[in-house]
Amino acid sequence: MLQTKPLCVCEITNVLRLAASTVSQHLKILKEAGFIIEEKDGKWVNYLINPRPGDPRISSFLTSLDFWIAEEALIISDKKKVMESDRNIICAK
Amino acid sequence: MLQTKPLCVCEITNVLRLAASTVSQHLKILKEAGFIIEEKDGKWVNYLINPRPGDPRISSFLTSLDFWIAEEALIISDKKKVMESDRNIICAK
DNA sequence: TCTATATTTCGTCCAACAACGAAATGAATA
DNA sequence: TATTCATTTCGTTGTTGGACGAAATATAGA
Repeated sequence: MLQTKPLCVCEITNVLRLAASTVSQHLKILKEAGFIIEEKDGKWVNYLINPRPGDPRISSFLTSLDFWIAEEALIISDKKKVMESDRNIICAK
Repeated sequence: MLQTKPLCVCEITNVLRLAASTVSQHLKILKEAGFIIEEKDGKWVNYLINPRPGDPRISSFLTSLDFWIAEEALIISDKKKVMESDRNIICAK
């Protein structure tokens, strides 16, 4: 999903239908592993693919990952939801 | 380990120190997923990397896997054990 | 300051998985 | 044929991990 565009926690919960606490946990793990980084944006925290991973294996993994799952129906569906999602409609009320 | 050379169940148990039933289970899963194949050899069953995977993602994965873990101390150690292991000494008594 | 919204932290619960031993199966050989 | 060794199957157990809700924290704006 983050390969489509940077996302905040609430946008991800909206696509995956998981609790915010669950999504936050997963993002924390991905961040500590070096796959993603976060950027504070006021009330929100944007998460995005780490543009400059310290470990070249991370870049390699992300490229391969895309190749492995890009054709999965569920992945296509989730990516589509990401592209259509608008934080201002989904998150704030 | 199978990227080093084909192995039978008892050689793998000897390196990993796991029960034969455990190793057999794992190999079954890898076989059903298309990563490895088996070749009967009398009393033994040799397992080896699938030389002609139906799904190109499998070849891709195996190549990447090697890149990701080749430098891990545990992997190096296990590969060394594999290279030194001799079925006739380890398995039969 | 008070409120609303986003996020994180924490503790708990449940499901999935890894590993095991015992018993069954298969194959070579005494 | 009986025995031995390799392997597989099956049922059980303990551990890990995922998901959750509640409570705490952070930020923007009324």
